[in-house]
Amino acid sequence: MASSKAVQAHLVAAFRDECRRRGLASTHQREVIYRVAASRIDHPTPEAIYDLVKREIPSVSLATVYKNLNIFLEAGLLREVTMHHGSLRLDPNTHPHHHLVCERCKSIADLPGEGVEPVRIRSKLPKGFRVERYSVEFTGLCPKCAQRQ
Amino acid sequence: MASSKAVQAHLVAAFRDECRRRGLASTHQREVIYRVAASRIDHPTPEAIYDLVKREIPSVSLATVYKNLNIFLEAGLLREVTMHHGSLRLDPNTHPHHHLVCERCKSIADLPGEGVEPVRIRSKLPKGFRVERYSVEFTGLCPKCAQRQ
DNA sequence: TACTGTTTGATAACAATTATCCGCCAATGT
DNA sequence: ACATTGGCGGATAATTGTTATCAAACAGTA
Ligand SMILES: [Mn+2]
Ligand SMILES: [Mn+2]
Ligand SMILES: [Zn+2]
Ligand SMILES: [Zn+2]
Repeated sequence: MASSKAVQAHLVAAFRDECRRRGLASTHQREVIYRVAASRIDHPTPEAIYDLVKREIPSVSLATVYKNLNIFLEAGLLREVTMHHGSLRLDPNTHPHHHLVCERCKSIADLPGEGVEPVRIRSKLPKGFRVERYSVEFTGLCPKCAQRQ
Repeated sequence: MASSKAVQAHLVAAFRDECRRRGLASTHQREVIYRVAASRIDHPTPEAIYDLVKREIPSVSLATVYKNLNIFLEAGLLREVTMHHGSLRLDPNTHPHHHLVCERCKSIADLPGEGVEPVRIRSKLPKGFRVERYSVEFTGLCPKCAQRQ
């Protein structure tokens, strides 16, 4: 099995290539920010990444972390867990149901709970996680955005 | 079929009962904020609700809207579309996969895409919506939080 | 009507994120 | 190796979304 360091070395090499391909300078800060973010499976916040990067580069600026994370998001090297993190979105539908989310205009439409066959889990869940409910988020283009595109 | 006004009258009546049950004063502001939020199927932001309420109560304060929306959320009269709207959460896993979200500590764990049988849609989608991908969000308690109950 | 705890509106404070600006450095060409 | 230059990093101001504070007004109760 590959060691963590070997995996990270591979990731960093791929990262360097990606930088050249996109005309991005490969700076020390950029590399550390990427390595830290890519090594985490816990879906950290920018602040959490900032704290980790500071251990290696105490002088790093929070703005630099944000700027690079956004670059990585645009490049597709990282993803955001959900598209709705900007502002609270309220839902008067208190029954279990699902959502259709437009990635262009961020509109959200309901799909009733019965609109989807019960979701079946194949693999084992992380030991001890107690599921209380679930919902499916379908991402794509809403009618309006699909039309004018 | 019930008219929109009849539906709203029913909602407002239920709302008044709910207020009495919970020892909440039923003020004009509170009633309008609830009626506006409950009548929307488009998952509006607090700002959007504020703009709509202002049409009926031009002097209403944004803080009042926020305070009441939070009261409605606690009461279970409204829900938030997602738990992750506070801050950006980054994900280095760029493959399709699902998430286990702890409603207590907000931790997020991955479930690989193959860990769930393909989701099947029963009902018709809103006409013209083009689905590009989907992911399932399982909500509950993570091992740590489930343990300390 | 008088009493009392709640609610409202105005605004300050706070948190998360982005914009601005300038000195510096990585990439490129010589 | 050196000079040039456009991008980059750090500091910090500005913006956005949300919550806290507080005095005046109000709803519930008797
Ligand atoms: Mn909904
Ligand atoms: Mn993930
Ligand atoms: Zn759209
Ligand atoms: Zn937890």
